Amino acid sequence: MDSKPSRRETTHERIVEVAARALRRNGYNGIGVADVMQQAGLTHGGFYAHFASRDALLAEAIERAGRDSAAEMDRRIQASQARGHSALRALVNAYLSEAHLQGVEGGCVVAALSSEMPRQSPTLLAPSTDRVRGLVEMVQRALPEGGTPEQAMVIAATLVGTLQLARTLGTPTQGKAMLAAARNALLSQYDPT
Amino acid sequence: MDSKPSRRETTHERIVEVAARALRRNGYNGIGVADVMQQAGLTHGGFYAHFASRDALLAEAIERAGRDSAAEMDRRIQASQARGHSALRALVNAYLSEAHLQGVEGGCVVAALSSEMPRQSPTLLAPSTDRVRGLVEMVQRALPEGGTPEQAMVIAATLVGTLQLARTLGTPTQGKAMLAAARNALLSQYDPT
DNA sequence: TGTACATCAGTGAACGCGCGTTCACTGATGTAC
DNA sequence: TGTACATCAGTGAACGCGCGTTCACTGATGTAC
Repeated sequence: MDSKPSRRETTHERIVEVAARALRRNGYNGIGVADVMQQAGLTHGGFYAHFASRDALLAEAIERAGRDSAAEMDRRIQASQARGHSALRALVNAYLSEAHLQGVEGGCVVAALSSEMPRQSPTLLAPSTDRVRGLVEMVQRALPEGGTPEQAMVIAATLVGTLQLARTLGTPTQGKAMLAAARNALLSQYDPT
Repeated sequence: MDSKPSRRETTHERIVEVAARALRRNGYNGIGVADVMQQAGLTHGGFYAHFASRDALLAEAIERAGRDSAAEMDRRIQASQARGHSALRALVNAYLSEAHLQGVEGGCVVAALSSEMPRQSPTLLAPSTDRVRGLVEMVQRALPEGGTPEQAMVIAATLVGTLQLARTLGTPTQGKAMLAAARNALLSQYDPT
């Protein structure tokens, strides 16, 4: 389909990818132009040949993070379904896994950022709300026949809230207990096998 | 009990109170020494007579925000219980109210900050995790006889996640729909009247 | 295929602003007698 | 009760650092012939 990307395009994508990870690791405010460029193997001066501003990079990074983690989640869901689980069970187990608890920078961008989202300028709020909607839709698709949008919203909120609180409590035992509690609650209610 | 507070103590409390609101409105990074002092009716130079550092203020502000919003929540819960609701129903309705959706700066500090919490330095992480535990305990107290800590954790996570996503989607209709969906889900499951 | 030149991605120094922190000073509060 | 002095809360100017942004320049890529 696409012909081979130009050098410029390759570099651009590399910067965005680095930023998408830094964004989830450090938040909207914890991501600096010079840092990102350095991690992409460049000097900061070249930044404005690729992006109009720091915010423009952030907007792209939000979308990129959403696409990447959605793809990763789909992969895990399909692997889990291949082992005989329902789509919902697969999603819940993947989202509330220990790997996701620890892998913030490659994980769900909504879980990484949602308490900061309402505070962002329109430029960053728009792609952020898109990611929230994307998450709800992903849950909706995983629901069995007859699942309502309301159920999808509540499940999405529970997934996000659980991961955040578990991350805050820290990995050792308490965090894991929180994940397990939510897996049990969600699955026994929405997927009683 | 306490004798009347000194001028110094009064001022100190005023600064912390302003900071507790700014913290929830703007996040850990959105709160500046000069801003807070100005809102407290002072100049920024006097700050270090009250606090060893910006972080020291933030630590106090986190605790203060937790105490204040817990007190406010208790007030609403008792009012709701007086109208015949169970403790849990009262809590869920108060937490997932439109007033709380819009009143970030006077609301739950966990909902305002939780995605940023895991990133904080130990100085700020400690009081933050305390607030998470406090929220879970508040839910636990509202649960009917036989309610488990696991249930309290999941409900707390759902409350926090719902409020955040609803705030991100914005007040008009979508946010409210999200609140309503979560109220229904939680109450029909944990308080079927 | 090879050479000359134009285009363009990336470099690195510099600017300007915001912000946390410091400090010498002032004006008010309060205590000693 | 009144005066003299010490203590202390708050002021405002200044410092230094980090960081987003700009810009003149360099070295590499690629095109014309």
